[in-house]
Amino acid sequence: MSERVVPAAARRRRRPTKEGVVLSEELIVETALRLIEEHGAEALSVRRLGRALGADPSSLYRYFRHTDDLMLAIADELIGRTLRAWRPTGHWRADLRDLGLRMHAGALAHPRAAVLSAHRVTGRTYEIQAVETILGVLRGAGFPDAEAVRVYHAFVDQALAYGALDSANTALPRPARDAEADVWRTTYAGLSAATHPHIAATARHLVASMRGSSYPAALDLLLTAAATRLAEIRAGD
Amino acid sequence: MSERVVPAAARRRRRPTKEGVVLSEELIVETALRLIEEHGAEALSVRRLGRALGADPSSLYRYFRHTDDLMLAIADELIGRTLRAWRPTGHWRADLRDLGLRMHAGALAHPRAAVLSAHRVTGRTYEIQAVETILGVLRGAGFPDAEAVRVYHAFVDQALAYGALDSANTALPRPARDAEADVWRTTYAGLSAATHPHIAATARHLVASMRGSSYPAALDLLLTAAATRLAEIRAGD
DNA sequence: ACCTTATGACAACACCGTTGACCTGTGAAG
DNA sequence: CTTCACAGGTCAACGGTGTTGTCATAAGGT
Repeated sequence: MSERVVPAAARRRRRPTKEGVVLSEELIVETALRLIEEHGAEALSVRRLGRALGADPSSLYRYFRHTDDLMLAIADELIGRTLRAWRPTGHWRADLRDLGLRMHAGALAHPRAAVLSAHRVTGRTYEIQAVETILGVLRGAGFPDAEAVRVYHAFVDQALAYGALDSANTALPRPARDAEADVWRTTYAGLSAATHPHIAATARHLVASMRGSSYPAALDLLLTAAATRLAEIRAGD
Repeated sequence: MSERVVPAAARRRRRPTKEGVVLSEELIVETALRLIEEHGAEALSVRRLGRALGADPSSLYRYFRHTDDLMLAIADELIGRTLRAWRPTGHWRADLRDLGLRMHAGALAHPRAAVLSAHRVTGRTYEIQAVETILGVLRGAGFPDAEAVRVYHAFVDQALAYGALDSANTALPRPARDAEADVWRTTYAGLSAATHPHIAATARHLVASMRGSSYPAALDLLLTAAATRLAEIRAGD
């Protein structure tokens, strides 16, 4: 049973399922994404996906060796969508800023999928394309190889990490999300100055600040540091 | 069955299990942490935990309403441990750097707990204590309230985001983790210069860099930016 | 038109979290 | 010292999960 999966390119026989659906890698990934968005991350299971597709669950194992493979395919599709929407201008800093914000926005647009896939290295088409593109932007700007890789690594990790963190809140069930928002307004804002002087003194700022994402600030920080480094390099450091 | 859980303080009757173990909230949390450490993240299940404790799995529901409650208790314990192990010296930058690295390391040591709890605001004892402490460090250093909160937000989000991201890999089942490690060495390092010139040119650096975490670098970036801002403020900005 | 075989279906396995019902020893009250 | 309510343990079951070995059949190259 170990080698049941046939690569997409080699597939020929398009045999419909009992319910008349013709399966394909793309259809499965699309359906999985829809399932996650509509019914939550926990709604994604082989059996449910099979039901949603109109196919026996075990049929999916003809396309993906195990659930993890499917997750990677989903992650890659998300990367691809982000990349296709991005329009580089040739100005490395503006382009990377735009891409970072798009990655973050993309994660927020598919919070449940983002949470599940942000930390995976897919090694698939779109991911490879993204790596190649970003490295190209950096090397084109004049970063030496080692430096380009360092910036790339920081940039990508940052976008993924914040994307997942901020998505996670969005992905919480409504009541839990509201409850969390209240914690700052009630629990923290209600602490006594006698026992918690620093929280009490800054409560107003805390409530306001913790509502938003700190990603844009962190991204600009990273890009500024990279720009500074690039200037040093150009000056012949 | 809805209100089976008796608060720890109100517990009186210490009836041993069939195997002679006397259960308690602390013992359960400790055993869960040990289980994660010794047998990997996937080893934590109610049934396995019950077996490890020498108790029926359903007994645990006398102490925690569901698995998520248990996870939060574990997370709280982790925050407590990190905070207790931290020895502030009075130098804000060194202290925050040390704390950030400890938070990150704590997450990596207990990946599953970190992944599940990074995006939750618990409002529990240790979390409040952590907020108060960090704000104290920043205000003590001379950051005005609004600025202190901004730095606090960035600092905490960053530690949590990277902690979760880096943990997530550790939390993967063994085979998936090994597979990911290989992707950089095989898939990426094997790409042709003709089709992927930038990856091919930097493959050596990529393999080396992507192995480690970019958190320490990001942390230093954040602290440097904060120090710069503080200098401006002190200069009477 | 045949034959191979890709691909779908089925049934089964071992695990999971959770719950309702039951049983028993603890520890406080009289 | 005995009594007895009930906290806290156990048991069995439910419906879910991923995964696989086996079988059936229709697609498509010859």
